[in-house]
Amino acid sequence: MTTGTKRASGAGTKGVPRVEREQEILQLASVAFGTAGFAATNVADVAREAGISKPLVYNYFGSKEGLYAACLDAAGSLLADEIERIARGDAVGIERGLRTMEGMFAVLEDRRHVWRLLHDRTAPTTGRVADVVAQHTARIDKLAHEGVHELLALAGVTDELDVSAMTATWLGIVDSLMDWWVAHPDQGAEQMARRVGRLVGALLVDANRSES
Amino acid sequence: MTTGTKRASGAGTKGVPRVEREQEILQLASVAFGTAGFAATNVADVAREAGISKPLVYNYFGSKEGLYAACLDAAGSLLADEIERIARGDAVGIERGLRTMEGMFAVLEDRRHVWRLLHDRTAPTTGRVADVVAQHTARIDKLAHEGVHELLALAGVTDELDVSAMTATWLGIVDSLMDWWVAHPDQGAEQMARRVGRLVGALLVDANRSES
DNA sequence: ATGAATTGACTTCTGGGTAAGTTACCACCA
DNA sequence: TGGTGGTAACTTACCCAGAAGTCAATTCAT
Repeated sequence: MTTGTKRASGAGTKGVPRVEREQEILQLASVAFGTAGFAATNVADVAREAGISKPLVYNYFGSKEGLYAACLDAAGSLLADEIERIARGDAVGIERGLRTMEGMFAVLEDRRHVWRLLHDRTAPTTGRVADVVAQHTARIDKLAHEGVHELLALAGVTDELDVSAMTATWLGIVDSLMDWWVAHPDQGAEQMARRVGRLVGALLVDANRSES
Repeated sequence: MTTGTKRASGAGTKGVPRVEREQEILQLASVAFGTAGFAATNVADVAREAGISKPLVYNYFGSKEGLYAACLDAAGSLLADEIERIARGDAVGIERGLRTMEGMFAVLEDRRHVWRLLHDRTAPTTGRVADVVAQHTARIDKLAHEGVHELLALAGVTDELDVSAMTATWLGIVDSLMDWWVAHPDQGAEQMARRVGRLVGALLVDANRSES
């Protein structure tokens, strides 16, 4: 590489390399998309927040969908990788669920909004965005389905519709806990993990009580 | 009231009384809002589906928000009334949860989409719509909170944040089951109630297994 | 005929996307 | 060292589609 003054060609407002700037835009866009949703997010606003002009965003990402797809790609890999990592462990049933939640809390500690990206109802359902969403949710749903299947099988439930409904419910639980977490920024990841453990424990106490 | 030929003044395309026509619009609008969301729903489309013109919709409901508020009012009352009715029963803990789900399934059997109306992130967060949403979710959340508080208290958990998180989770569970139900139109209300019962049972079996 | 009900045709505004110009950096040459 | 053209980065100013909302004109029951 050229010595001293890096090879920054062109006329950046600063000598900030493009990749770094793209990274910053993605960060800001993820927050915007994750909180307001795809439809309600304004590209011009994101650009202004990033301190650049709208056309530059288009120059980098091609379109609003392209920007969203880029955010999704980062978020999806992050999440799916972590869930896969945990799935490789030996926990089963409820234990596996708790471990997974723990992992999610740890990974998303300071990126809580990204969970929403994968479940945005206002995102386009066709085209590149849909493909990227499908790709990542497929990975995640597969693992969720696998875990739930295992859990239910241990209890003798094997009906595929039951597994399907339970998987949806599990994902909904994760969803709502993430929402709650977003609404309670002062709560840390370990705090959340302990809280969830406590709540599951309470459920079981109650269940056994009402069984007697 | 006027005798014989009802008091239908003006020039309806048919002799359909206004109230009835309003009802039909609300029905269609609820489906549209509930499936596509507030932002993605187009007033002109709703009007076309109802076989009338857009200005007439505005004449009836004043604005898109007015139309949405009217849908919400019907949906909110329906749901909150039913949940309150069940809360007046003597079921507690998990049992109360199951009873509530049963009631929801029964009430929403052929209006499954309305549950989404109350949880639409694309709806305006200020003005009349926000007020109506707040009013109904306040009723529902209060009952959910009450039920969860009771359930957790039986297990010795009294931390307010725990109750808050668990309430959010409970509402998320209902949410995801409703979504699953929407995606499986062939499943009846009783079928769903039995399914949920089965799944809760399976969870308990697994929990006791892993405890030993 | 009269007036309420209803509509076709309009205005307005928001927001995605683009064309054309401007700036800053670099390579090359005298 | 300083001018000169080339090029990539960046911005200003614009276009345009779609959807909310409005109004004068029209239809219809009485």
